[in-house]
Formats: sequence, C-alpha cells, structure tokens
Amino acid sequence: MDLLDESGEIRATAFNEQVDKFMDMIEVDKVYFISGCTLKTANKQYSNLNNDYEMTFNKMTEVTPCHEASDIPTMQFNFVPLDQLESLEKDTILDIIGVCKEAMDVASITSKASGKELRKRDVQVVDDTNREVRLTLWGRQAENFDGTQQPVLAVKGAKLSDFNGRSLSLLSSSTLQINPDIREAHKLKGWFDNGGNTAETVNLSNQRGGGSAGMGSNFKTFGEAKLENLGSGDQADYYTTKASVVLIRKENCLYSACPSDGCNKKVVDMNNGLYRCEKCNREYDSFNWRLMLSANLADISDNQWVTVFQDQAEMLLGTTSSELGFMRENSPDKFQNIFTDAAFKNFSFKLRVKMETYNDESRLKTTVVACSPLEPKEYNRRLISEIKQMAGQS
DNA sequence: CCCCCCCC
Repeated sequence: MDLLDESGEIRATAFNEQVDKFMDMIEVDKVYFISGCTLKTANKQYSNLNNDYEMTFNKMTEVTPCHEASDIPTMQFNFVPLDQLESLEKDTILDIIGVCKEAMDVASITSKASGKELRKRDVQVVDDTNREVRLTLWGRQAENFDGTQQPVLAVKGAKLSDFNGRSLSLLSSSTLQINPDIREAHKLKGWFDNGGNTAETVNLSNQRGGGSAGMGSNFKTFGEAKLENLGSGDQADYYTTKASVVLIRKENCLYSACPSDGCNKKVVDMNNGLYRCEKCNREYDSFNWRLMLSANLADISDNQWVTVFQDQAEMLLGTTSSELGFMRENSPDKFQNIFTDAAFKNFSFKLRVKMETYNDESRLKTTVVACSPLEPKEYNRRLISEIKQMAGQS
C-alpha cells in the first residue's frame, strides 16, 4: 500500500498473517494510525514514491482507523511531462497526466509467460508538450474504460516500456484517476479544449524509420524495403506492410506432412497405404495436409514474391489445409474458387527478409511471419501521422 | 519475505 500524509508519501508492505489480519480493514482513501512497522531502504526499481524508505508490517504492527477530521491529501503525483519519456530508461516507474485523445477497442491476448487470456485496451494519451504516447490498460480497468469524452488521465506508477519507441503500461500497483479534480488536470483540459486537441503532436509510440524502433512498427512499402536493401545483412530484417494479394500459385501449395505432433516434415508415400517420415524415422498410416504457398503481393510501390506457411496461408485463403486438400481431390471447382477469392484482398503483413544461398546462387527470400486483416483505425492513424510528418518536414 | 505485472 502507498501511504500519504501532509508531509509526504511512503510505501508499506504486509505479508501473510499481516495480510489476513488487516486487508479487510484497510481501504483506499481512508485514514489510519499505523505503528510498529519495520523501516527499510526502498528499492527504487519498483517504486517512484518520493521516499528513500519503505515500511514492512510485522507482528508488532498495529493499524487503527482514524475517524477524526484530517486534511490529508488523497493522492500525490510526481508527473513527468511526456516529452521526457524518450530520455528515461525502460522499466522506469513514473506518474503521468494527459488527455485521452483516443481509445482503442478492448482486445484479447494470451500471455506468453502464463498462457493466461488477458484483456487489454490501448489508449493514446497527449499532453501540452505536444507528445503523445500509448498507454495500456489491463483487465477490468480495460473493459470498463470509456474514452469517448476524451477524459484527462492521471496515472501514478505506470511502467515505461521501450516497445515501438516509448509506451506505457499500467501495473497492478498503478493508480489510474479519470478526470481528477486537481490543478494539473484542469490546466491540461483547458489546453486540450483550446487548440491542444488539434495541435500537431509527436507520437512517442509506433515510431517510423530510424532503424531503432521495434520491428512491429517498422512500416515500409516494398519499394522502400528494396531501396534500403533489407535482408542483405547477416541477420534477417523484418518489416510490416499493407499489401494486396495479386496471385497465389496453386501448384505445390499443399504437401503431405508427418502427422506426429510438431514434426510437419514432408512424408514419402510408400504406395502401400503407409507414409514415411525421414525425420521421425518411421511410417504412419495417415498424413496431414499442410500449406506452403508462393504468393505475389503488391502495394503502390512494387510487388514481391513471398512464401506463406500453414497458419498465415489458412488466413489468406480463408480455409484450412485439410479442407483444401479435400477440395483438391474431390471438388476442383471449389479448390479453384478459393484461390480466385483470395486475390486482391488487402492484409497487413509482417515480413521477414533474408539472403539465402542454394546451388551457389544467393537470393533474397521474403517470408510472411504474420498476416492479419487490415485494422482500418490503426491504418488510418498511421496514414494521418505520415501526412503530418510530410507536411511538417517539407 | 515482494519486486510477476502480461501482448505487439
């Protein structure tokens, strides 16, 4: 818990029995007498409270509600103007205040670490330094958030991330106040309503170019990717682009793959009802159809042949590999239509470019590592930001 | 004594 009195603030932590003893009693915004804690030096990595010390509850600790009138403030912020975020280190815990310029929809993602399904909402926060940054809300807070009135958001204890430039994320220890009745909030709202809302701002998140930005945001046209010789270095280069499917080769689009979980190696038909996998060194009585497409994609600048594997291929074709395998053998018209229908659709592609050598011949190979339907809001936001950049720099 | 805090 973060504690505050008229002189300053301090974090206190209770463990185990002390949690059981006090957690029902202690509520946010209430006032207590607290005595008998242990004092220790604070690890600044985990808190930005304005105190070099922290308190730890122990067996002797007593907590009593204070019912007397007091003029203890409810929250103390150390707001960092958004134009300072670029110079701060990743993982810094900090307080910010800004206007919620835009709120994205709630999205579901799966945590890599825990495998848990998480709900998140990104909002774009702007302040009077004319910087804007992405702030991620989680769980219930993400679901309940309403950004339609462009409220002022004051966050205590947000975490700074270096993803795509700079972005912010709420932690369970963070406090989010919406339209707080504090001087800074009124000042910011005044700025926003009197020109700030249309001011040209620098987006600290999702930065373009420069090479140092995260690859997720590394948005390029095919023409730009070629001009920059992407893929010519030792390591693979990644970029994201919006492109339409020109054509997909039907020939060799499917291969019969080892049915063993996670193997996916091409099997050899033994012509006796068995299929041999050299990798597993055994024979199976069945196989799985898997997709490996050669596709031509085009944007305004150029076109590009790419390789598309299973999951991305199913997304592009709008069918599964096993359905497609069935169609190819049983209904050629349907099979043909899948490819006709896939043409001239737009997608957002994440591409990997790498120089590959075989038979003494080196050539750039472009592989689709992810593809998704175009998100109109996100796409338009990028176009608007590019137009602003062009207008501002030329 | 925690300090994991998520995704892209």
